[in-house]
Amino acid sequence: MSKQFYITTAIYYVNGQPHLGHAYEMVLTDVIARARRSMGQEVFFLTGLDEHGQKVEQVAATQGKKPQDYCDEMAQTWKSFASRLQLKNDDFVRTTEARHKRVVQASLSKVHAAGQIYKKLYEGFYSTKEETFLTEKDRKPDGTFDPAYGEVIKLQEENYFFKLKDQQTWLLEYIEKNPLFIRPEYRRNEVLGFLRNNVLEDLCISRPISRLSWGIPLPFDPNYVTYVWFDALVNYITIPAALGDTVVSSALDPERAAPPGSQLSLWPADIHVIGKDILKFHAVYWPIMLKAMGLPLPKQILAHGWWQKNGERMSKSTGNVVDPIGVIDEWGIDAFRFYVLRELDIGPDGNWTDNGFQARYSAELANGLGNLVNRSLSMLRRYRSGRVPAPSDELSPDARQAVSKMLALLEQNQLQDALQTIWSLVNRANQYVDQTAPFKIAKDPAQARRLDEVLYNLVEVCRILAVLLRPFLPDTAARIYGQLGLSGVPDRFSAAEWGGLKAGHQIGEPSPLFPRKDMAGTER
RNA sequence: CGCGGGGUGGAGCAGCCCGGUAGCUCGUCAGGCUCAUAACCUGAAGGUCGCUGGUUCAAAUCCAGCCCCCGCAACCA
Repeated sequence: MSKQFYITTAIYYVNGQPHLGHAYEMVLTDVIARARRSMGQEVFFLTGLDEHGQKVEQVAATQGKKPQDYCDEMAQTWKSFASRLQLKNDDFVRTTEARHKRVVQASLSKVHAAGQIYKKLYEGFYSTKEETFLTEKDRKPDGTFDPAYGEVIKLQEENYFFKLKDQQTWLLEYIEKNPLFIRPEYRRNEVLGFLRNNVLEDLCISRPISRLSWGIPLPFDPNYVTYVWFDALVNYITIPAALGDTVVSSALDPERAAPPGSQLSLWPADIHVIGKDILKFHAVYWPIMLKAMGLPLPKQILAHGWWQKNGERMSKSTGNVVDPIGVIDEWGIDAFRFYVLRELDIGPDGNWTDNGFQARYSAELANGLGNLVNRSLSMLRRYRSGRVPAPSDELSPDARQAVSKMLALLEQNQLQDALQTIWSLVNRANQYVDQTAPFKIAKDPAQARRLDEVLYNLVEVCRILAVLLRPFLPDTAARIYGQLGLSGVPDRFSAAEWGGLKAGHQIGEPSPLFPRKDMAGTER
């Protein structure tokens, strides 16, 4: 089997509820994955959860639950969240699963055997109340610590460290030579600047079991659990390893034969989609870890921005939040997907406004796309009883141009521009209605042939739009296909070829794709 | 000198890397149309592209300095 297009989201920490940021990242990744499928590629899309650590342990305790029970409940919440977003992920990884623990321990063993992990005594200020070490930054100017930390003592603790020193040079060179490794460009520059101006400190990767028990034991010292790095990041190779990916399996488990019959080829990942906040971990630590494991690096780290609400940071304490599920309940999943993709390009921070959401819904979805499909199908029904006339190719050049431009943009994950390109075809078709005025021609029997041509062009554009929209708005694409009386779903871009509708084909019943909402009284 | 992002017609954004008619959505105004979800189409008004200086035949776009917002600063997408 040839290498699949392997794309991941970050894994989400289960100590809280999913919110807009998670939804955004999941949708982005889903669209890229679906787009690749539409291009005909084999795709593997992974998302999942990060379930270990002190915070999870604490939250579970405050709810009087065992950590695993708490995680199991949260996993249900997150999985149903993903399905509300219409994610078409191929697996869902959880760091408390046996398959993950096995890979984490195999990774640690391999790196340890390679001499990249050592034990060191660490001394620092420790908050007994928060059960965490404090740094100089937590110190107030007068040298004391905030009372919130409770009693602060000097504590010595032995821990395991992963060597980062001496790894800087090759990584810097690698990033310089591979401009697509970190995207967008300014994020790449940020990492380059960081690597040039700082000396990497070795990474503490363990916690004594006495202080943190909710974690994966180090394979070479049962008194410790691994801490964050070798737990969370490793998820990206867990699933390949578990499913028998040959690259990962042979690096971590040379003596274990690949599962019989499995020829799975996922690693290296094609894209890790992440938020800008965890760029350093993915662009610096993860590559160094992979190299130590003897694995190739992912092809691309794609970092997106954050959402604000009405120009301000979202925060639970001020109530300044967007509840994705609430929006989906009210407006539908495709409206939600459309807004976040259309409003914000991958990279910069965005600003969610309810007004903006409603404006895009009514202008672009209802009045633009929805109305075009509705008027086109209505006219075909009214004037030709819903029978597709003989093919005509007046709009074929416009369609072809939009398709090729969109494909080129999708190759570069330019989702926002791709949507704009699709809408240029929507606008062109609406203009075409005005220019050709089929509703006038229809009154003149002598122009029957001309009417046939116009109607064909319109419904065929609708069909092509469904094909193009499928990765972005899966439901809408399917509904357009349904209204056109076509079976199946338009999940291959090859179907965007002009002339798919055949003469004599009977279309279905048109109905508004995006019903207009009464804007009055919708202050939210 | 901690790091990064931004300051473009009334609002929100694109363009800046690879200098050369300032583009898009919404809003406003004026026309057109009536197939359609009172939707659609056309046109117009409206901009010292944060400030100052420099490079250039030419700068929103390159360079220098300054002002103002906003994030991040070891694990929050």
